[in-house]
Amino acid sequence: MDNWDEVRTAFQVARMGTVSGAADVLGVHHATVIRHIDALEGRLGVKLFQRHARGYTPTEAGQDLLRVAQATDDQFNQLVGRLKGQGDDVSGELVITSLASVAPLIAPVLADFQKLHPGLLIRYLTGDRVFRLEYGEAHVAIRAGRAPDQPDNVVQPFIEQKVGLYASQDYVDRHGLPERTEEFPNHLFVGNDDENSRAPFSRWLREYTTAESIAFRCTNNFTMQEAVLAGAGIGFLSEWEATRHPGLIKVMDPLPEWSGTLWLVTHVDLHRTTKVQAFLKFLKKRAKEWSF
Amino acid sequence: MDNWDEVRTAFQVARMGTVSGAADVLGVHHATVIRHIDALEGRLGVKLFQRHARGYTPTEAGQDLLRVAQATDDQFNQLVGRLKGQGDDVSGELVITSLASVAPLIAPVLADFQKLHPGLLIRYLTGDRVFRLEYGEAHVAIRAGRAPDQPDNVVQPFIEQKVGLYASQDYVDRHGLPERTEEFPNHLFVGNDDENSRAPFSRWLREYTTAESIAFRCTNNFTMQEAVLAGAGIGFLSEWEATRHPGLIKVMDPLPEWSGTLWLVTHVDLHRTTKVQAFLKFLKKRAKEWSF
DNA sequence: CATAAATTGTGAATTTTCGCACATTAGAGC
DNA sequence: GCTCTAATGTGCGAAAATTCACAATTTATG
Repeated sequence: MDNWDEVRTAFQVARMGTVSGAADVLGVHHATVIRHIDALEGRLGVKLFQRHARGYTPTEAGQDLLRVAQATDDQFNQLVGRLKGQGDDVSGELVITSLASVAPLIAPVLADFQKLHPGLLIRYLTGDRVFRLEYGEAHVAIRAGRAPDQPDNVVQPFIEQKVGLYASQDYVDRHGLPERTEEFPNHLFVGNDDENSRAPFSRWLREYTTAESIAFRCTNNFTMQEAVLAGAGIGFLSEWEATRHPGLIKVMDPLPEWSGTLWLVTHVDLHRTTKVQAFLKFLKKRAKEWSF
Repeated sequence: MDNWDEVRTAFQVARMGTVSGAADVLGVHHATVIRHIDALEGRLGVKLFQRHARGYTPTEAGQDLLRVAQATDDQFNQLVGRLKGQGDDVSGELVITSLASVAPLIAPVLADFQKLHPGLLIRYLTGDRVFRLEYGEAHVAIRAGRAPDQPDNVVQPFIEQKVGLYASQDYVDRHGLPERTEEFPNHLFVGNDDENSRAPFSRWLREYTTAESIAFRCTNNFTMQEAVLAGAGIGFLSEWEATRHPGLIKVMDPLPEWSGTLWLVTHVDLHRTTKVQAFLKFLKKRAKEWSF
């Protein structure tokens, strides 16, 4: 069946009983209808209609086609209804991706958003690889670093992620606190294992201390956090993360250059949908209530 | 949904994941595929695919369409299978129409043919109005009179319907038998109520006796038969009908001009089908075994 | 890192399809 | 029985869709 439009034409002819009637419904000339039917019958090798001066009467084959095409027509109409109305409600899947490190911040928001929309299935992807919006892998990405500038992406600033330098009580008991940056090489630091890390605080740290002093290196931000808590050294934690661990001691007053911006990124095609817009609005409202 | 071919194109794109792949499957140029997708999305106002350098990834809307179109594709393929294989087996409906008067002759044949093809549904239409082949009302018609010459009809001679003049024993007891046609006006006849009846024996009767002597007139051939059996008068019965009623007395030797030919008529479009051919072959074989 | 392969995207030429006009034919109504 | 209407059917010019050719871009690979 190589031409679905011809089936649609035959369907209307079977419904109407006349070529002219079908042509009116389809909005084409009756000659077109005749040609479609002739072509379809020729290709199938089966007579679909008996032609007579009062119109076209479907044969058994034509009646069979009528039934099938009727079902198809219904299906397509329902599909159009779903597709057109789709933008108007928040349901189906909502796929969010972010760095794993912001999960404690985002997860509660997602949970609350899901409670607001019972029909919604939340998929929160955090992984080593970057999930790509242009492949449709996620509706919304929360990205760090400088503003991404991919042409198909809609980027907007989310929050300033303020970062502070912390140490555990245990570490302070053993090594004390550095009072000036000049003392940094005599301390132990927890840092990123990636020499080329683009995180601003990582670069800052590489600048102000020796490589040897960064004695505990992780590929994973969660691990870094745990290392600091365990007293492995001085390390950077986001302010909001630090507030969850009262035992931590602030090593220095935060510097503005440590902080990086988190960005909300969506794909152009999905950005306008009600679902994505509803989530972005909800997320930003919640972010305003954050005090760090 | 005004263009089913575009749905089909979108379906293949969703299946293949690339425009090029879909174009190969569809046997068209990839530019055509792109334009179909663009047109469909434009008309629906919904993005069906996310475009990127590695191909097209269906959005949720695209996935929805994929499911629906997959079902449609399956349905259409099954339909094609049914339509193409339809000519090769005897199943579905077989609609026969004839004069009611030949029902005793035809019905047993139909019954046996049905026993031969368990999947077959026989519809035997006998009614006052003529069922018309060109409207697809019947596959095969058994017609009397001179050969019909409608252009779309395939006509072949079936049997000579020999007709004799009979009376019941009761009638003969009361009125005797006419020995020559000159005595006809003194007898009572059962005839057709239609003055213009084209049946040859009706015309013959009108010629050889007076209108008054045709005292019992019917519109229905069955009724005529019953009237003769009841002794209402002398009347025409087909030879095969008379053999079923041994009590009847033959008034005259049958004349050749009384008999008329029965014709088998089919519509051109249906004549070539296996089902019709099988029935015609079966019917003619059975007719050869008839001895009247 | 450079090259090759695969894919999307777009303007011009070509093929196909469609619409129009008219002929034809079979019913409907008086 | 005759006309009138409403269908189907067909040749031809116009319009639309398709193909072609080539550009642009991204990913895979040695």
